Amino acid sequence: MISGKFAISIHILTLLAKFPDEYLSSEFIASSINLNPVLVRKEIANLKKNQIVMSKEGKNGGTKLNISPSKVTLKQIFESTFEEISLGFSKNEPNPKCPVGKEINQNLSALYTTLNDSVMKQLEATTLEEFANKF
Amino acid sequence: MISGKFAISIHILTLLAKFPDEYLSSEFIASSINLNPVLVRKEIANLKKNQIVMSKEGKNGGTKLNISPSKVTLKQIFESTFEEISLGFSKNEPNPKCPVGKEINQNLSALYTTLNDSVMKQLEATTLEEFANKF
DNA sequence: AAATTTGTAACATAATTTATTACAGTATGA
DNA sequence: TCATACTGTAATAAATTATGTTACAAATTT
Repeated sequence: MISGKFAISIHILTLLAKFPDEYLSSEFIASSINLNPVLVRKEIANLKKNQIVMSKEGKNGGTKLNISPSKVTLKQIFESTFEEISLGFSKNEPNPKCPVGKEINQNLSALYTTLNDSVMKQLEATTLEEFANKF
Repeated sequence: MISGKFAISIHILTLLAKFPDEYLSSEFIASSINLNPVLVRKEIANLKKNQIVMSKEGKNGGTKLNISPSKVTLKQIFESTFEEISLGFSKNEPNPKCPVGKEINQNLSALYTTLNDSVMKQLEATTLEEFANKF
């Protein structure tokens, strides 16, 4: 199972890119995603940490982009979710007395780093603007 | 969260590659992974569907490789787990009345297919033999 | 001052992953 | 042939993670 955080974040940002000069409320966004507004606000909190969006509290408040959609890459969006490309690890500590168990996680990590790097390169090659233009 | 199936499968296969001519029991394998033997047998069942391993029931039974480690790629191993590279989707159906909601999943799928292809190419470039030689 | 919105915590529910138990079936070999 | 030691698989339980809900303080607008 993989969480929907990236999908949610990119959905939010696509909406913001489509309404560049408006503060969109978490409720409006939530109704497009079909998601609880609190979860929208939580993802927005992550995007704010990366200065991708800004929000305004109070009446008529909401969220808007803090940077041009042509300057945000999918990589930055992915990174804001704190997720990682990985094919997973076994849950328990493998047996350190076994030559394979002892090193399996380290060898898997090395592999995953390679995969991650290449996926990040691809995500970096697409901007939010380009993504939003598909709609 | 991503399941540990790939990690488990590759751990199993690395052990089998290290003991090329022996039938290893699920209990022996499980003690290296630190995992319940039933789960090991379940993953082995998947590997068998892809003819990567074979097993023998009964006393002194167990599992061994059914193909040279130089002929198995990490891609085949990954595929045996029925998992997929994806950055996820939001759980609920997005709003079909919203221009963004209507197409988001289709646009995400297209992106994920691209990523998947490139990851698969990388996994295809490494054999089990090469992976096992790191230990 | 009333209304509306964000921010966040605390808690509840749902879904998925991992673990356990149980046991029938199969092969080995003493 | 019979005890032993495996696999295969189903059924169920426990643990973990993801998603959803409620509640409310704080901020801002009108």
